[in-house]
Amino acid sequence: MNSKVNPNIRLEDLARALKLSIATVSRAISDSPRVKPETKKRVKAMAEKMGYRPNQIAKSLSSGKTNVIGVIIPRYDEPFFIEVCRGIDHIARKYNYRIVISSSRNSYKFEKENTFAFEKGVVDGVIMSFTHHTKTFTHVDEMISRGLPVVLFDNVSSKIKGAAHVIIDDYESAFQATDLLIKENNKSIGYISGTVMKTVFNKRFDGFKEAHIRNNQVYDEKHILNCKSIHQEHEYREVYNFLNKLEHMPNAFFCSTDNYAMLTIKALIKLGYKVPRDVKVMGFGNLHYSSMFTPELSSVSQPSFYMGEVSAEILISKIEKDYYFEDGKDEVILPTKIVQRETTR
Amino acid sequence: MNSKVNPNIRLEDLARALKLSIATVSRAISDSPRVKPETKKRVKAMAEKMGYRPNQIAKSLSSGKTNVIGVIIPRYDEPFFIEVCRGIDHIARKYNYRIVISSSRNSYKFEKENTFAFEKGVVDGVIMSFTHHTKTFTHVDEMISRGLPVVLFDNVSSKIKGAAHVIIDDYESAFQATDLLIKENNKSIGYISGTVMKTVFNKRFDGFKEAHIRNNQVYDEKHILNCKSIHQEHEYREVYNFLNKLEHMPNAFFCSTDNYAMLTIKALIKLGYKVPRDVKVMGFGNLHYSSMFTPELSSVSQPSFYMGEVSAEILISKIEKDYYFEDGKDEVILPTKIVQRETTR
DNA sequence: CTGTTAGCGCATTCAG
DNA sequence: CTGAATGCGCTAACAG
Repeated sequence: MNSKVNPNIRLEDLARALKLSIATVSRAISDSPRVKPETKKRVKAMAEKMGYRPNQIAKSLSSGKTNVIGVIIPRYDEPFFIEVCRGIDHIARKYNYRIVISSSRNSYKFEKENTFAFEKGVVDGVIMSFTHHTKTFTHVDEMISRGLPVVLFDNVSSKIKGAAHVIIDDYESAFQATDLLIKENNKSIGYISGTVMKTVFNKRFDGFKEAHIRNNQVYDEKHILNCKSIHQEHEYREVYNFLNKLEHMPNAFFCSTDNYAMLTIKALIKLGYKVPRDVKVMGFGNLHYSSMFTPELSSVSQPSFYMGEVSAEILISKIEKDYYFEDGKDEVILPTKIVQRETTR
Repeated sequence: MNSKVNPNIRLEDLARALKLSIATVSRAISDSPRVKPETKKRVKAMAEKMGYRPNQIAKSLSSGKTNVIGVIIPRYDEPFFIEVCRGIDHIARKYNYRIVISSSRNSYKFEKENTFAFEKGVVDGVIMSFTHHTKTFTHVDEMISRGLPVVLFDNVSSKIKGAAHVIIDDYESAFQATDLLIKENNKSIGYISGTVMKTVFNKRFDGFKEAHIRNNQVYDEKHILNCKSIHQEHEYREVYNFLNKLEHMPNAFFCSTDNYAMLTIKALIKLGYKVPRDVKVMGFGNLHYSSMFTPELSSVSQPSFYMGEVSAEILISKIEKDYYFEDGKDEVILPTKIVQRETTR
């Protein structure tokens, strides 16, 4: 039963106060052309006066539209995702949508739960990024088969039919970054990465290799580290130990994330090296605190905010016009940019 | 008009397939004791088989309960708030609630909009933190008067009747931090802060002063800076210029946020000082990247995650049991902790 | 233990 | 231009 909830004004209350029917009031509120301007004015004035606020739930149930976009991200505590959410939010507001953010807390199980929660006319569409553990996609297929528009961003390993994809070119970006390091006369370059975001990391590593090939430079397998740890502190130990055991320290490191870059720099400093004087470091991601780091971090800049904006635009297009892209494509690749700060100077 | 939306199974479909009434099916699904175990089994099996998923919207409209908690934060891109959200989410899930996060993008106008959006039986309760511009609280009063439970956390300048408050003791925390700096033999201590979060900053400054008084130490007005700028880079310039013009550099700085601490350190380094060798720095907030900073930042640790957890517990208590605290209080003060890392060693 | 009935608040036919 | 009637899918009295 509706026990305590709304001591709220409903259309019916307005209707009674105005001696009009509910239907007319409803139409007046939603600015239907089928109602006399004067009546509209009266209704709106009264609505204002009585403090009427439409009940979104009832509205949704009746119209089948919620004006809510569901967002599923692997985790809250990664600035990249937050930036994307901000971008989504920005566009969503423009089109009068609200967003609901759910974290899968880096677990496939929760990710699935989240998609289930979104399946129901609770949202008009979903924007999501997979956890690193997500290998099967039936949960996404199910949303799509129920007619929910779905936009996938970042970390999209394989395409999913019926969804749109917003990504960056990891391979190309890593290539550019490495190429730049080589062109700036770094004769030996190491690579520090991890094992978690496998698909993405592989592409970045491929770009790293390709840049060496095209420049006729070789890299030393001993200068490659793929951290197995997960937690910040363990990762740090691993990086530290790796660097500590190196016979020859390379001139530069390309790191597959800004996080690894910071860990690397921290370890290098601990080991008595100066960055960038002795060793240069390039990160990937350009997190918002990269520039607050000392020394300021050079990094491949992913357009995170923009990525959110684009994702939202595409999703809303699908919701309202039934297509993701005018030209029928199902993917957009966003450009990256290398931001050179202190660590590669 | 319910145009395309759900090609979905409803209770009615199950009822027909099972030759039962809708009511019984509904009860079976929600595990009511008033239905034969065997029937329950049949219903659940069929529900599973047909892929039934309850329509949350309809459920909410009918029951007046949404199991959604609305969260309003000033901004997404501040790790502190994200941590709080994670804490909220953690507890919310435990009690089978979902959370909806809205950012007021640091604007009072948007904050108000957000509270309006939440007013409607769209959420069962609201957890929020004010922007720095929020001086009037009618929007909150309105939510409360409509019967919405409200929990306010952080940055709570004055108490609001009918809401619960989850805060830290800014005064005491700043006192402790300064006291520690004094006890560790820093003969002159500067204070770097801003003007935006006035109420909070004032309390922290009061703590700073009190520690001096109690230790019979004086501070130099010339060593106090309250940044007027807002944007990161302008703030940095302001800090830099301030430090640059100082005749005597203090032994240590207490900064009212980690952000100011990092800016301060960055500027100090630029000016040729070593941290902590020449100057020590203490921050406030203990953001998650404080430990990744080089040198690692000492800071007053706000229990952000825990603050979220506590807020959620209190809110859900109010929602389900109609009281925030068993003892009728309306406020809880969470303890802080000074985390000493490299910058004060 | 199960079925019948009546809303939740709104949008939207269909009649005037 | 306005009103009366119907239903979105579900829950919860009220009856049996």
